[in-house]
Amino acid sequence: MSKIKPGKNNSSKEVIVKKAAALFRQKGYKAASMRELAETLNIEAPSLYNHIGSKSELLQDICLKVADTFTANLVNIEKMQGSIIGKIEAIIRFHIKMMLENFDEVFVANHEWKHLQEPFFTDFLNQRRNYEKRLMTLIERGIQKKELEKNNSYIVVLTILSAVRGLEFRQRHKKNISAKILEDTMVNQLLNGIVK
Amino acid sequence: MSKIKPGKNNSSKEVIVKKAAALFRQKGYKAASMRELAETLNIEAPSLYNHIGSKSELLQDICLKVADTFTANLVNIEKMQGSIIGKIEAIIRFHIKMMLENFDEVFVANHEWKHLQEPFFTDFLNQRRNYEKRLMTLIERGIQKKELEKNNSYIVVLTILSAVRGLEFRQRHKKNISAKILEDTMVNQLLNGIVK
DNA sequence: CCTACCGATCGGTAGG
DNA sequence: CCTACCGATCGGTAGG
Repeated sequence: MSKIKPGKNNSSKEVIVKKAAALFRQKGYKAASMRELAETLNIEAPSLYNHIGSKSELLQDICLKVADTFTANLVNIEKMQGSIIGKIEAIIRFHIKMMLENFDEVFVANHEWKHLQEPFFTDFLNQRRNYEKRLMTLIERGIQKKELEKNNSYIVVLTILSAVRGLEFRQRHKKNISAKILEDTMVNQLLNGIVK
Repeated sequence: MSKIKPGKNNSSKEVIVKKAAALFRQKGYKAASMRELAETLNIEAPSLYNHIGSKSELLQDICLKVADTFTANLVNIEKMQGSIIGKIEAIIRFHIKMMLENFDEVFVANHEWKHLQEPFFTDFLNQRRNYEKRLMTLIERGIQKKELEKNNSYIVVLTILSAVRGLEFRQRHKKNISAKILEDTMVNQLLNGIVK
């Protein structure tokens, strides 16, 4: 009898990965136990292994899927027509949207990837470096085209990514802040600053 | 025979805390073992307990000291004369300096504080919320005084803190980026943006 | 500061 | 999907 209910668009494993993302985000990968994960699914821990290979496989699934999503988005944006500023804006907006809509997964990919085992650790790190390098190239082209002020592109990318990756929204709903306002304000600050 | 060498300005415990910060940053609090920590000090694990009370006490020392340092700086800046913009700039610069000069401790305080035990967990969280609230007040005063554009102060604070707290400098030395350039560029982006 | 050791918990397997 | 269980590792103590 299947207690984990796969739907039409998700397998049993996907149900487990989703719960794992939530648990890993709350407790951290190392502090989250497979017994706890099983409990959220109302099964015993050993039953998990009928659907998955190992704990670290769950982390791999989460991190690699997030990384691929961001990379795929970047590829699309690079192909787009339009100004460099428009592209950078689109990238920042995508990061914020992902954070809002897939918080557990993105948070885990951002904060727990150091627990990946090889070769996934190296793959993930390389993909991340490649992503940052391509953002730097975009910034540099914006400077050449006089759309952007002349700044060290590495630091500009560092600042943008640091800001969007570290996002947490503890108080967002209490403060009644819509996704649109959050996006608009952050994009505007990172592109145009806050000084009058 | 004391194998942990306390100096004039640091006790045995402070030597251990320093090594613990480095280890917790690299592996994460939960994944770092007391046996590993002992190894970095060339002693056996049980010997640690002649100098410290517990593993979680090490995390407390690190997190509370960092939090107090930031709070003390904020108190000083609030007392300062000068524009709101000047104060916000000083706060951002302090964050970056702390990240550069005390990377292990600040990183651990930013990323591992969820593993604090009560009542330290709640104390830390409250101190953090208080810090954010006071930054918001500063932003709001800047808007009133027409120094800053009208923006949601919560989001502005979120963006600034997210950017400075998430900083990592993996490639900084390879890219020959001085602390001054890093500080100046980040402050400038967060205050004035990057668009020409 | 060390040796010897403990109870708890972990990820995971065997077998049904 | 479960019960029963294993070896490894953990934080920490006793006693010297």
